[in-house]
Amino acid sequence: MSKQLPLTFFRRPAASVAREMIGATIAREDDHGIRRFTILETEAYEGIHDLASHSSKGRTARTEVMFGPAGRFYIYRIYGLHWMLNVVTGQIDEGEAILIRGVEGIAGPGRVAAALQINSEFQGKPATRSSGLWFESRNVPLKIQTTARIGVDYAGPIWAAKKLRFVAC
DNA sequence: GTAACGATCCTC
DNA sequence: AGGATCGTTACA
Repeated sequence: MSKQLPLTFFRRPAASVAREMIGATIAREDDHGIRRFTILETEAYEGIHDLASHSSKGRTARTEVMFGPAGRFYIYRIYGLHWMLNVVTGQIDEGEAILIRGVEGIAGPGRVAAALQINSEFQGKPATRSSGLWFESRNVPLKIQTTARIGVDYAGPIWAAKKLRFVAC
């Protein structure tokens, strides 16, 4: 039986959290009830020094939540079409987060947010059951492959090449 | 104001 | 290979 992950779970380096989230459960409760999915793909964004991280551009209205407490959602729209679901990690002011890129049966961050009916209303909310979106501990350890992150070539060769994408295999 | 650009996805 | 589509950002 899996157990809800406390907000303190996220108060650690993004790469550690992203890795340990593989095989964990994301749970969504709405009017239709609770749905649970096993997380299969994540990416870590390591804060203000990580040129692929939105927080590296400094604090803005959009990214402010990234500099706040761990365990809150950072939501943003990309290409005018898709919502991206992230969770803030690390310490206050570090600007770290992880991106949920894929879950069981749903490959791709835009599809994940669409399937879970995530939008900007979740911006800044904590990953607790009362928010309707939370995480539960991993019950089955999975083999994990580590690769470069997707779509971050703009970050330059050093940061684009870092193996901060975690995929179950 | 105006312009440029995505941590993507779908269709051709 | 290219289009969709708009919030965010920077700059004038």
